[in-house]
Amino acid sequence: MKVEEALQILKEHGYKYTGKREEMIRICAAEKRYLSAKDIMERIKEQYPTLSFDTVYRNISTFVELGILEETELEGEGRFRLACSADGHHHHHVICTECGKTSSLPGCPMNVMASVPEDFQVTGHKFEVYGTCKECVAQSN
Amino acid sequence: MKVEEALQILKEHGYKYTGKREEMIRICAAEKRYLSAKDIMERIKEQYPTLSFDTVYRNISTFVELGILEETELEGEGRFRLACSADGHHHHHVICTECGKTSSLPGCPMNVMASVPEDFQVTGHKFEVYGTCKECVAQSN
DNA sequence: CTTTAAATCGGATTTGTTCTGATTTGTTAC
DNA sequence: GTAACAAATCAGAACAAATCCGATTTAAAG
Repeated sequence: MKVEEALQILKEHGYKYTGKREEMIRICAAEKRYLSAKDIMERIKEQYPTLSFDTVYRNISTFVELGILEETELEGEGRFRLACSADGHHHHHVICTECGKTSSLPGCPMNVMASVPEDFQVTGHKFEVYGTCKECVAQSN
Repeated sequence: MKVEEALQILKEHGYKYTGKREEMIRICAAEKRYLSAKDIMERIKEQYPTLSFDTVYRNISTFVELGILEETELEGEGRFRLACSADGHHHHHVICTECGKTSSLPGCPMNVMASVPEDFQVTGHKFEVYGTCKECVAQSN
């Protein structure tokens, strides 16, 4: 997803434009990486030093609801990245547990592995591979 | 896994036997379901009304380390169930997001979907299907 | 420009979890 | 069985992530 697309989605849903929202989206767009709310706060402080964490959290959940951000959870805290499944076709990620960097995996296990018991009404699924990326492996030596 | 097995594992690793530990394991063994720390506390209070949450949390993490419990995360809190992948062969679960009930899925996407980029040093993976079980669907009507 | 609802602020609050220091309990050696 | 020691537990303080709240500011529509 591109920054402009994300802003368009906000507009379409009747949300107001604010520089803070745009900047948050820009920050997420700048890295193929899951960021924590704290990471985003840190980066946005350069431009908006007084931004409150309430604003960051509230906007993040708006973005997640609208499908602008994708969410996961690492070490007990929420992590976010600009949605990319929406772009082409649905896929999953390899995630570096050190730095949050991601790499796409082709395909989805739901297509390959049938046989979900029929008495479950399926609402979603998660497939994530965890590991350490090249850079983080190097750094830990 | 059976309660006796779990106690055996504790013993082998030099952990002491306590009634509280056994009861915690029994509680988890009694249900094919992910329980929160709070769920476990609630159930154990019948027998050990003064048990502190510190003890519950500490024992849970010991159990997870030893592979007695499996861990996941639902709605921002840790959930636990008696390990069953260890029993037969490795597999994954469909999980009811209402009540934590689980159902096994045969196989593992890691076997089916090769192609993890080689510059990632893989340490783990998660495949979970979420939904609402028959009972919880019925209840919400 | 005025109006109004949405967004933001700043700080208090809540929730899940971990830490700390004092006390109790299982286990081992006698 | 008893003594001694390390591990386990207790109670509550502390912590971190996330949410809530009332007051203020701001984007956008008329």
